[in-house]
Amino acid sequence: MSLSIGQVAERTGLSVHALRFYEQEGVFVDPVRRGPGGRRVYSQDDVDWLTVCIILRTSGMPLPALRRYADLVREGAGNEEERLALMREHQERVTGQIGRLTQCLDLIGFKVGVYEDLLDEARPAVEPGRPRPSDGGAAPASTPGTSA
Amino acid sequence: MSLSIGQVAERTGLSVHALRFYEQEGVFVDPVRRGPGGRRVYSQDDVDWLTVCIILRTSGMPLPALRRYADLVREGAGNEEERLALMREHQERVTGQIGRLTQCLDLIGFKVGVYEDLLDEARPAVEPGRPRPSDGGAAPASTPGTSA
DNA sequence: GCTTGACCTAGAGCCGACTCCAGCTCCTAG
DNA sequence: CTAGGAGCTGGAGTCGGCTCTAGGTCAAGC
Repeated sequence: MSLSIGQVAERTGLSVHALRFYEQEGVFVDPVRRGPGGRRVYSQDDVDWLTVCIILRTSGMPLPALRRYADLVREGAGNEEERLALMREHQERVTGQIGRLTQCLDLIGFKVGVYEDLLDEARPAVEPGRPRPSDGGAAPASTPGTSA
Repeated sequence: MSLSIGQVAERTGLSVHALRFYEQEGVFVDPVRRGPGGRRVYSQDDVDWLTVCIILRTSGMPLPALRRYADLVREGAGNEEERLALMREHQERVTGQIGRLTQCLDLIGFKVGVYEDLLDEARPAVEPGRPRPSDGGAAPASTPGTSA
């Protein structure tokens, strides 16, 4: 089954520009075939490969690394150690990134909490018996920058 | 306590360039004070604020949003809803991002697994009685792009 | 008095990853 | 036969977020 660049763009979500750009950057494992009039013809394999590429890109793999990976695959069997190394390296970067984001999420959640408390403390007339959210939540010493 | 730009750079990890750039971009809540000779003088509050900024930036908040947030804080009390909205929006972006990365990590982990299997299947001389890791692991129909 | 080093400003440059443009070729339908 | 649409190429432009340069001020130390 073969697809035009437009069709591939449609089903991968990449733009036709990006597809040509990727090709030029050596991201494809085998050269994209050409049909009559020099038009690009993509196979299902190409699309599958692109799917992988998209996932790697989405997770922050830079284009040069993607190209490197494509190079290795193009070379064929025998370089699996290097492919593995590349993947592992990326894996670590991604887990690291997730870790970092999760930490950030802590502060963000804290801030959200502070503003929520602030707002539903200010709005409903305070019921006398109801235990107020314990004070100091806005700026505990351990949490920086809570003054805002 | 007051710090020079160099000292702030040192303890935040930002470059002096970045600090001046952030200032120019309106990221600071109050204008950075100036000492003799027009030199910037930072307070602990400035550093605390920067710490928050760094966390927000690290988690992918774009500078314009950061500036917006600073604007709100500068305005003072009364716009907490908007601050909350801003934070919540960011919170969602970050959780979304974590989700996406975690998904990607699936494929990456899968790939790593494939290469590991491939390698320790090829290297140690196969012991006759040992059950080989069941075949087909390299390209199950459900997992795209496993041909590489 | 000269160098060194930290700082200042305004503005240019860079990097990654596209995105868009000009000017062309085809093919198909009206 | 001509207008539209999809595709082609090479190269320029964009955007975000810094990073660096040039040219200058100032204070301290030799």
